[in-house]
Amino acid sequence: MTGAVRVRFAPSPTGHLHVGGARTALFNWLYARHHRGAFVLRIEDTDRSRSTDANVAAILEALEWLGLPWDEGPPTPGYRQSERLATYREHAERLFATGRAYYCDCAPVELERERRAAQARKETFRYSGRCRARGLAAGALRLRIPDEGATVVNDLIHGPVTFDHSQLDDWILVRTEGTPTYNFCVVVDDVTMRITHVIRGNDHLPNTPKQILCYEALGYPIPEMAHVSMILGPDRSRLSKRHGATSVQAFRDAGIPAEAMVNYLARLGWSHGDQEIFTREELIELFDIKDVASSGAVFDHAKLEWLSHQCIKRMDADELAASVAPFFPAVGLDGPRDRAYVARVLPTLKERGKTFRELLEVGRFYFERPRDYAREAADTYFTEAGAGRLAAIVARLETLPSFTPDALECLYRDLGAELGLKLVDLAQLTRLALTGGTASPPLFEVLALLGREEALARLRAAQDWIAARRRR
RNA sequence: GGCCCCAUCGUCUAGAGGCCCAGGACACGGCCCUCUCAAGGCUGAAACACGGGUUCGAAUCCCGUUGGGGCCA
Repeated sequence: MTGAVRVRFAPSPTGHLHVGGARTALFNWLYARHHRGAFVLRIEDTDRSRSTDANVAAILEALEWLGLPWDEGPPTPGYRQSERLATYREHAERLFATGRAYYCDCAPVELERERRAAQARKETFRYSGRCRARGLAAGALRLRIPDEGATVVNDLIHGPVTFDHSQLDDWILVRTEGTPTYNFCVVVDDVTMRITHVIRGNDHLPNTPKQILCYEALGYPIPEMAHVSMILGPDRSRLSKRHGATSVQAFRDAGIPAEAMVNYLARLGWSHGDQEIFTREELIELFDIKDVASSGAVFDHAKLEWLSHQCIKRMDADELAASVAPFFPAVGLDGPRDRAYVARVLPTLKERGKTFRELLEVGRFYFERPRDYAREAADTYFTEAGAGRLAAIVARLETLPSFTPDALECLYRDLGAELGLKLVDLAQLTRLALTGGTASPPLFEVLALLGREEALARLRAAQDWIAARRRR
């Protein structure tokens, strides 16, 4: 076995990178890394009307975010189809010169009529081959394919798939107005870029026999083929925008770590025994096309979030602080904050937020005073009795020698015993005053993190609130 | 409509003829832990689409049916 592995990811810049494309890119990248081969990025912008530079930029950005660097591709010139027209023309001329392709001037309306007739007879429409022997020098260029026999695609995931030639026709390589067709571009690109393994979506499988016939006509070896199943929505149809957010950017903006996204995508259709969590190194080491499933897979947000959470729980405080920084504006907080404070606070939040964004939502009280108190909880705790208890708490807190979680816990337990109250009553009362709600990280850690001054300020604010309500 | 692909718990999957009256994970229920919420531990419910073969024996192989998806317009 000589010749290094060369794979490619060839997105069409007609939109953002969506999760299906991202998974295809990932599988290609993993395969290349595993075999120490090359990962080529090619932009299929043949459809000029729908392709934009903004989309190209977004796709590159998404791949960078996922951590899937390409060994060849933009911004180096020559990796966009729009720059390769001369190459397509050259190959088209060669096919014509060797007699493997011929020109056809059949009128589209006539072809359309035949197509309808075939459909009415419940048959596959197949171009009649009327122009095969007419020796035309202009028109649409068609590939001459054998009438008899069959072409088999030896797919690495599906095994041999046979397509009878009676179902295929002399397809168009170059349109009358001179533009090459998608299938033709793909073949020429893969050939000239010396791609050894084509790993792409299942939706391309029906195109593959046509492409194989084109490779043969050109006299080139056929690369290995692997058609990955589709990613599905909850209704089991191909995942699309109507199923909700599907662009990779949307997940980044929702605060999903790139590592979680990669891990999730890898496990969607690929598996390694019972293992669920993989480091990137493990993925490279263990990934193999033969372990890729052949059936479609439903995209499950809940599991992605679980992985995101697992990922976050494994990160250390400094890493987390850096990751979370961009999300302050998204949750309506001023930022960025004092990095050291953020890092101190995050370990108490990790267990409670599944995404970077949730971390801040759950811990926003660390960064701003409560704007309001949870209605029902206020009715229960911010009573006359509660006001008295707050006063007692404030008095003790003012003089506590060391403001640490342990010391605070002792203080609360002692006070509770003295007042004949359960710890939970004092704790919830305090929690409401500090955070505005009834759920938070362990109270004594919150108190210590907030610091004596800030804690007292919030407790006094709660006292004022109760007093104000009393007057109403 | 033609062609192609696919078919194990709700979801992702393990399973490459006996180890499987089917294992793991997410989600869901219960219990424990507990200052709240989480996290964690234990635990419960939950699947081989159907019908024929082949075989001593099939989730695993073959055929068909049904269902879903894709490609071509």
